[in-house]
Amino acid sequence: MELDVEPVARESTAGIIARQLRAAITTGSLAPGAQLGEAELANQFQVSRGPLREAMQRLVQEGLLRSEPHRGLFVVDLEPEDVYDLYAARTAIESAAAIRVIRTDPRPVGELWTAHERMTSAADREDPAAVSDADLEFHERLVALSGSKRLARMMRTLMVETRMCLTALQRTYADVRERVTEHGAIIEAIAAGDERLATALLERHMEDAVRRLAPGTSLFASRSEG
Amino acid sequence: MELDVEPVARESTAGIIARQLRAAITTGSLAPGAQLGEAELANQFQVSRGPLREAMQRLVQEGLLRSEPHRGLFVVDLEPEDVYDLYAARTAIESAAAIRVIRTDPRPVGELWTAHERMTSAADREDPAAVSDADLEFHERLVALSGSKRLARMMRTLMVETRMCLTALQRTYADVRERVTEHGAIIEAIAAGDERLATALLERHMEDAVRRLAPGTSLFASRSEG
DNA sequence: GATCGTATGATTGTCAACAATCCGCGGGTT
DNA sequence: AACCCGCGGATTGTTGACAATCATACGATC
Repeated sequence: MELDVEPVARESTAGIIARQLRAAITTGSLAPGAQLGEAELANQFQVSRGPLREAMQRLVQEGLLRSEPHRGLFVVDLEPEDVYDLYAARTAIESAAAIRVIRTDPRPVGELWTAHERMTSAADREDPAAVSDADLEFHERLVALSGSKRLARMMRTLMVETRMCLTALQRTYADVRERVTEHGAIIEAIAAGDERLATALLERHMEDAVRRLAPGTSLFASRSEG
Repeated sequence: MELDVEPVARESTAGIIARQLRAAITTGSLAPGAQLGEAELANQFQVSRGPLREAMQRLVQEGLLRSEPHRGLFVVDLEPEDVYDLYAARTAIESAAAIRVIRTDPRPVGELWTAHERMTSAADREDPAAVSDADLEFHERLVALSGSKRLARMMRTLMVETRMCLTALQRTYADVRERVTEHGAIIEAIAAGDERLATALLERHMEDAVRRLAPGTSLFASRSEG
């Protein structure tokens, strides 16, 4: 009787709603700065305000929602400094993930080639949305490969914010080929077990992203600007 | 009329309760694995179950509480693999913070000497609790210095988990002098603007901590064990 | 005697009503 | 015209009650 099944009913209502709210923010149907009316949302989800409020508290903790007591909950709007901060945080998480993959078992890094191929084909048929999807999938899979619960949880939040950036700034940013190439180089560096190279490539990849999103600025320079 | 005051009433009830719950977990009065009875806790906080449940959802999102639907909420108990994971995550966050401090403005790193001194004096009068306090304060201040909202938020959660480790394993771990020395070296490396050295020292500092907590094992080796 | 089924108590999940706060509008005053 | 005051509608915060689920103990059956 040793069949290793996973327990049923493992997700609470608040968890489900939280996931959907995250998705709504990702797609932009909940725009940055928008207020989340409890009555309206509760109606849409077909639940009462109780479970909805519990779910929203999760996103507050994630930093995806901002709470103004007695006034309401709002989708955070990302200031320019947040763009730097976001990508700096991603650099930290993803570099750590890459190192961990290298030190434990670099072999399954090959899985990343599937996301890489998907991104290539999306680029060929010039489908910006699909390109972004594959792009982010690459990064999220990388962190998932590390097997770290904590890195994965942090990454999930950062992914949502990344998409907020992309849709807010309306930049599915060009230079697709360059990004694909960079991804490939990262995979190879990890497969080769070269920590220094992998982290350097990741850092540069992020630098490029920030430059594309907020031209003329750079990572790790948030103090000099407002 | 340009006095820059910060808005009043900026914290919701859920936020306050969440903070107290976090504190209760750090002190160990909410032990790992313990169930959080809603009725009992609500009584202690003198609120109804609604706001309490909202607060608890925040900790679930942080990974400090584990939710078993229709059964209850429990304080997570840290498995051996979590110790590795925790310190790997801390390495990621703190290294990134150090780098960011170096690249923006290394000067205020001097503030860390106060925590360093506090740790030294606590060591002299052989007060293990005060040593741990000063130790963690050092690390948290380092991340705060980075000025990164995201790194700071992640760090707060990791600090709670770190304390859970310490109290659970009953190791305020010895070698106090060694740790103090390491802290000093980290400060100097940052002040000197040496990224490589600072991150290397931080990583080694974490390695040592893991070794002290779970002897015979090492960071980044979670896959080889169960 | 072991196992299954059932009843009971306790706990969690959900809801709708009530209280408190905030926002906008109109009236009045200077 | 600008400002202050206060009212009404709307939204958020909180509560206690109800429904659903789970854990435990007891008794029946094989």
